Amino acid sequence: MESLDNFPKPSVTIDNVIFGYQHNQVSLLLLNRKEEPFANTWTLPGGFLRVNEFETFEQAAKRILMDKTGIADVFLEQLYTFDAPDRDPRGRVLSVSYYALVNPTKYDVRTGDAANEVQWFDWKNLPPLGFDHAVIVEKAVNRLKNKVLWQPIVFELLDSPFSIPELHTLYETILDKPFERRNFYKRIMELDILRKVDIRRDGGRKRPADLFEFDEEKYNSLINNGLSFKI
Amino acid sequence: MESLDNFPKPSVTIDNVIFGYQHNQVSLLLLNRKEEPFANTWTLPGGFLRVNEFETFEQAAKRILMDKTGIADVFLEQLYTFDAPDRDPRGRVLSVSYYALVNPTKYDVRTGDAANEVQWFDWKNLPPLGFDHAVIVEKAVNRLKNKVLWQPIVFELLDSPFSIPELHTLYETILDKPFERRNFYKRIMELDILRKVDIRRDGGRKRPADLFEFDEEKYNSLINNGLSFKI
DNA sequence: GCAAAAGTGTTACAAATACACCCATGC
DNA sequence: GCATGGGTGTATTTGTAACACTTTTGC
Repeated sequence: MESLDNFPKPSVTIDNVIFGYQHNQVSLLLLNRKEEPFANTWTLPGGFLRVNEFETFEQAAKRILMDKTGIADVFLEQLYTFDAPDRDPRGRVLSVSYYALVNPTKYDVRTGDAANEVQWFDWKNLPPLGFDHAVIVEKAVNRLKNKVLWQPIVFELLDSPFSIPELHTLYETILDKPFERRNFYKRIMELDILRKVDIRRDGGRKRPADLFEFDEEKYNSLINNGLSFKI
Repeated sequence: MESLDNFPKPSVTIDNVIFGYQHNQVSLLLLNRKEEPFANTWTLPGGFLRVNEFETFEQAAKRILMDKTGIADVFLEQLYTFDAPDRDPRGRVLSVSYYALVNPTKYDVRTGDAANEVQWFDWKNLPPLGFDHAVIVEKAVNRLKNKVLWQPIVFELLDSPFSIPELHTLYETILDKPFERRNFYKRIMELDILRKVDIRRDGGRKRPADLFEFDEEKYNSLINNGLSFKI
């Protein structure tokens, strides 16, 4: 059996595109690097895969998220693996990228040791990014826009319970296009994956909206019966 | 600037899922390994990324395809990166997988030095596969089924020109479900991405079908004008 | 009672589906 | 001329889009 050491190996990092939602805008969590390369530049929170510990990508993504930002227990999915030979000035470094959906109000972002600062940015107003991270972000945004149409993942971004108008605005914000109010209502309600809660949030000056929670069990059983989600 | 050598590195292979279409069935190109691990077992055609040559994934995928099968110039797209720590008995080996669509009649498959044999298999009747390649194939099949609905890639599998009934059968085969004949016709024709050729293929016992070619330029210009493909 | 946002009913139109019919060919 | 698969017309059903109306709240 041929040894693996006959072949040169690349370095492998995991980079996380972390989506949040606040002030009616989608936001991205970025990290200002303390060390070279790209010191004092904003980048995606990332780090090297711990090969000697037999760490999986997902474990690494979660570890990095926790270490560098203090965020745990989120929706996480592999995005793409980036291979441009010159993407890292230190040498050949592959980036296995993941994207995550986080409710920013549930976490106090903390800045880990390796960073100057960790901060949410409005996705329409990102600073220049180090490495090829702008490319990674672009791919993640496209994936997100596509994914929300087919899977009920937006609830990860919202406080629960939430109202239909809030959900409506969220979809319009992510997809950057208007949805007819009445028809959005009907689509969501026909899916029958929300559980109404009998509390209200008042204090607003207008009629308080009904509040709902995502009913994951119901969703799963509908999926098993052949429902297709589709917004 | 910290050295990359402070971090252990994994080995990285590229594995290709190669789809063909013949005898009204989708087929997969597999390679019977000569060497350990998994000697004399069928696997996806794959190989190590040439890190010292600054090879990209796509270059590697094409090189491996050519070396091990003689196939060149095909539709190729990154599928996923597999990371199970025990997926290779030699140690930590990541697999960046690609999938390709090939017209088998355009290529004589040749068996490269490192293989006992290279052969097409009906995708409904695959042999046991080495490594985690069965998992990779499953993911590729799902991707293919989804992709053909949104992008005009099935033409890569067919001899050109082709008839609408042939295209019809191909879609039914890939998606494993019937499409109403008339409605399939209308959908394809309304897309307006085929160029009719005025040759015929007779010799069959029945009325010969009209023949078409995929008009890529027309497709691109329609896409630029906001068409969405969708079968 | 008025303004504003939440929630609901219904119509008009477009698209998917189902089915029927005609056409071209070989024997 | 008849069997067979290719090609086309169209009615029906379904789903989407659009718009109008009612309800609930704070002031």
